[in-house]
Amino acid sequence: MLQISYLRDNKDEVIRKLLVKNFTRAEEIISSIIQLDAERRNFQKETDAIKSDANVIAKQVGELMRAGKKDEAEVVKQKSSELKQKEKFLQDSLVQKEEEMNNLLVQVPNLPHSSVASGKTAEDNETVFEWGSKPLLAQDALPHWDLIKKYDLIDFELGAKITGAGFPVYKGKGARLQRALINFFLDEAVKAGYKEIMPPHLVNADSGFGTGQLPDKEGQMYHATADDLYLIPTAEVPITNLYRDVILKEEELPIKNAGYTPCFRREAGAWGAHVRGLNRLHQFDKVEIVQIAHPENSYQILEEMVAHVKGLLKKLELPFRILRLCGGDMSFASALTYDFETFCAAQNRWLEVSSTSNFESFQSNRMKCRFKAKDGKNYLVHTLNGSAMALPRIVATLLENNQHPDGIRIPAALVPYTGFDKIN
RNA sequence: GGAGAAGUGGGUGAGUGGCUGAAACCAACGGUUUGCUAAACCGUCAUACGGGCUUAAACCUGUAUCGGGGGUUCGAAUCCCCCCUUCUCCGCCA
Repeated sequence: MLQISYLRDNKDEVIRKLLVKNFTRAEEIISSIIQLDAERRNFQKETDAIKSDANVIAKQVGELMRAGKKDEAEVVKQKSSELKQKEKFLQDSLVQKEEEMNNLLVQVPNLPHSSVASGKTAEDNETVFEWGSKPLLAQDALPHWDLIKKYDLIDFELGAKITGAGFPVYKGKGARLQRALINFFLDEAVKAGYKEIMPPHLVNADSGFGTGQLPDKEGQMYHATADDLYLIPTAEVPITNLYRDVILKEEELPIKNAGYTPCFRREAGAWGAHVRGLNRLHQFDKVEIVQIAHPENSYQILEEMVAHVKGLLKKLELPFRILRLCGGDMSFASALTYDFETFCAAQNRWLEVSSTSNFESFQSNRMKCRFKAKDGKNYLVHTLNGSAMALPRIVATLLENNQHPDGIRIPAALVPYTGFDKIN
């Protein structure tokens, strides 16, 4: 959520930047917000004045009662009753304006960083880095969904039976590979200075709001309605919300946390031609890195996080590229996002395996996470996160790219974790 | 799930209708003192949203907030109702 004070003072700039993000209603919605804000402040001014009068009267009554002047007190009480009517009307109006304003404000996406290009779709994303070479596979090379069957690693039909489509059952070396990747990613994160966190997998609505999933993406989350809890779509939600309603000390920054969780996504309406096998799931595993940063160096930290993810892919020996997302392809809450895509050789396509973003103060303003600076004032922190990494497409790439007549080769960095160097 | 107790500022903790946005102590910060450290002493020390003044800051000022929400009252941390959380005991249980 953008800060109303900033929006008030920088209307034109805000609208211009929102258009970079393809937010076409910018002009209209920002004008409405500013209008409502002015009305709201007016109501507050009047409400505060009335309340102030009422407080003075209440004090007078107290003094008169103590002095034993009951009759005089009664007279003053009358005056107070009159004020009450007005106060109620003004207070209600104030609350109403606030609600109207906030309802609009939460619909406004974050402003893009100055380096973000305008653009509408994934076509307009800019490749900023590429590493590794695409493997040359044999003519009869198989896509991962066939390899999975061939080596009995993952069973989609079984998952569909016990739960539904998009909930795979991992078996044998397939299951072991999952556990190996999770441990590998967590160990690498800890080596890079992140603290390991194991959060709950369900969160309340306040948390969903804090990181921006609610109300914007309500339909994308599984909702346990009996208890009004949401299954997390990413560990970002619980791990970032650890710092909701917190005022940190400046010297505590940056805070580096990492955690593994399963991720649950309804993916309503997202199913299409390209979503076979592991390409898109309702439940998948992911290790997420999260940082709470000082606004002054959050972009430096974003680079550090990008470097971390790069390192992981190199150790896994997977060819990849990094995209800087254009305005139209960026998420609601992000100011700058780098997507990582591995080249999945048998499918002959790039698959997104990580998304690493700086949210600046968009989430922290929703969450009320600030730090106390040396000047004694509180400022909003910047929040960042990145997948490091999402497992299914890593597995897909690994299986497809490393297939040989005698089996699938496991990258050396992973062998200590799997306990085997080949799937056959 | 049942019964009981409790939730106050960074921490401990006082406060059962007005003089309490909140005592006291501790921590923290600034200062005095000091060869250094320690101690002592003085001061500062919640958050949000407004208003005034201002280029801005400083400063002055209003309102709200004592787990959350609602109510009673001229006036609520204090009384009433609902909810949440924690602790203890019982039940159940991986």
